Amino acid sequence: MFEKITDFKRTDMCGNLTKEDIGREVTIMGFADQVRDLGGLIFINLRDISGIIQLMFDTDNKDLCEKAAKVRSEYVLAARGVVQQRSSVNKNMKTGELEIAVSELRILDSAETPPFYIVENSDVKEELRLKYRYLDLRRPDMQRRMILRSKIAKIVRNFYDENGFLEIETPMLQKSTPEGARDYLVPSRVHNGKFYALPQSPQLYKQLLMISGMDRYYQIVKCFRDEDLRADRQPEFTQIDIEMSFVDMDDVISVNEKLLAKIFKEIKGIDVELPFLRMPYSEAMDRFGSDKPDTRFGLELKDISDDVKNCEFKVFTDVLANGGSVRAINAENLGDKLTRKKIDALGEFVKTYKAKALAWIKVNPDGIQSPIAKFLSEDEMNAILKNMNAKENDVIFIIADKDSVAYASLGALRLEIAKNYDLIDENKFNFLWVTDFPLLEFDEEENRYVAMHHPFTSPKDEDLELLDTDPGKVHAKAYDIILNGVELGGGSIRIYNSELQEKMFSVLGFSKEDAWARFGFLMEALKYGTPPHGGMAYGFDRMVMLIDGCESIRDVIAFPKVQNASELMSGAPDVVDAKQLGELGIDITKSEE
RNA sequence: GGCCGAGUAGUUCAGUUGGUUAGAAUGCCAGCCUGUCACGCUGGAGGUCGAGGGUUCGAGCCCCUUCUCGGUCGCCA
Repeated sequence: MFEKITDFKRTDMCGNLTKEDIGREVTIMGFADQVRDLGGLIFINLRDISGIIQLMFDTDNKDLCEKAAKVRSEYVLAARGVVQQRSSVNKNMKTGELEIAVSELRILDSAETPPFYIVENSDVKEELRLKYRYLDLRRPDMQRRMILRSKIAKIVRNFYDENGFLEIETPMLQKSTPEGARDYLVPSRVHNGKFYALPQSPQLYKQLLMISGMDRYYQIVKCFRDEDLRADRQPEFTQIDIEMSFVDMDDVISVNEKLLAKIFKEIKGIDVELPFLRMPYSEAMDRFGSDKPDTRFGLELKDISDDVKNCEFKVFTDVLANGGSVRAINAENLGDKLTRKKIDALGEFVKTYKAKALAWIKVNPDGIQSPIAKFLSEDEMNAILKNMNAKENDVIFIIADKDSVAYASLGALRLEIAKNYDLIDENKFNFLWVTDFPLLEFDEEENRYVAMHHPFTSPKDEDLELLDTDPGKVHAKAYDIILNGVELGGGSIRIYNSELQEKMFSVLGFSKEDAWARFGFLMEALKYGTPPHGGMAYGFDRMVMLIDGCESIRDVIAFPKVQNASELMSGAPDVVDAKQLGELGIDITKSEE
């Protein structure tokens, strides 16, 4: 059943009609949201992206009424009629005082009964929502998120445009760069056996654009990383990517915090305080056990190694002898809630992060309770309590391990406790720049240094000499912007000298030949006059997710992928026929062995 | 690749110690109904209990295998 739209022109959107329109003849189109047939008198709620308006059909016109009675949920309708005041008002609806007395109805298309209700805040399994994503996107909350996403993108474009940035597109088919995440590869038909890679980021192209003298660049751009998914990670995601010439770190930071302030003002009406706080990486790790600390609550880490260095607990002293540390957090005033069972559960929790065990000290009204008390002298116990500022009803959690494990497990533990005991003020938006990252970290598996950010990040000027003597101690001109414990984006000042770039590759263990084979085009370009430059990239999906307050990045992406990187609606990825593979020089019989 | 959680009408869920024909709400279909708006009333249809195997006189429930989805560790320059 479908009728033509011919000679019907939409005059208004459903949700935009107001009392001013009373008496006007309008033509509106949309989906049947709800049909209420009272026998003779029929009401249909018509929904489009702007909202809902009630259609009213009177018995006076029998043919019209019969037609309206056939309408079912999600039928696509066009209706013409006069806007009128309702005789009974629905206060819960934006257009609750209005209705359209329909004089002509067209059923543009009928519809099968949808597999789930098209309503706000659906509690339907995500699996089903994703299979029928086009129906899921009909739901008002999903439409609102898509509108929000579009609005933020528009603010971003306007902002960078007003600040002298050019929007320039960079290639989707590019050379694979082995450092970093796994690439999505695209086989070349013309060059059998060779591959393009989809961009993990437009990093090198935007640097080359600075060498080109484009001065300032931005792009809202799809990027691809073939790594496992998370609630906030998709293999295909969107970055706001920028780069600026003739700048140092403060210039990049200052432009970008203005952008964030503008977004929060225009979207949420919130005045965020500028400049944002800054914190060196080492402080973030020491206090929060994370390079993306959520600063909305306390539970900060403290190093208690000194308090226990001479104690009789071999676990502690062995860890210290091996260069590790003993660190702790104080779950203040949670002693009554943290039962033995709950504490044991937290002990299991930290094992996820490789911690071997979780020690604890509970300050009960009748004294100290702790499985490690017997190994500690009274002085040592008092030192810990004093260091942790412990009061009655506090629980101290202690982890002794190498630093990386102590940080990771206590950092995760403080988040877990905060979440479980409602310590987080959801109305807060805490922006934080984390700076002074190490340039390199040592990769045990590869037995070499790898770039913490990427190999094009500039060392700090004062650390340049350490590059030869003690590379692990070099700090980078890198910065991450953190919002409520989520990495919203990050960037760096880049190396703009070809010799330094070459040296960087050699520190990373590349031979000169290797470095030139892989990144020769960059080092060559650096020789032709390169402005000092730097920039950053935001995870756009995460940004929208945080602003909307939803839990998963999938909720702000129209057609997201699921945990195993497939798309439930279309069924991608899928096999392709032998002819396609043949053209690419790929023999399918081999891969089936 | 590891660990944890979930899977029962179209949908959201309940289902006791393993025991008759697996229930509720909602949706759907039909009839009635002129001011509803979560319309109402009456009736009806609707189930491979994710799949396969096992234990048992008997399995939605116990065991094994497997699939799917979610969370997470590893991974994510």
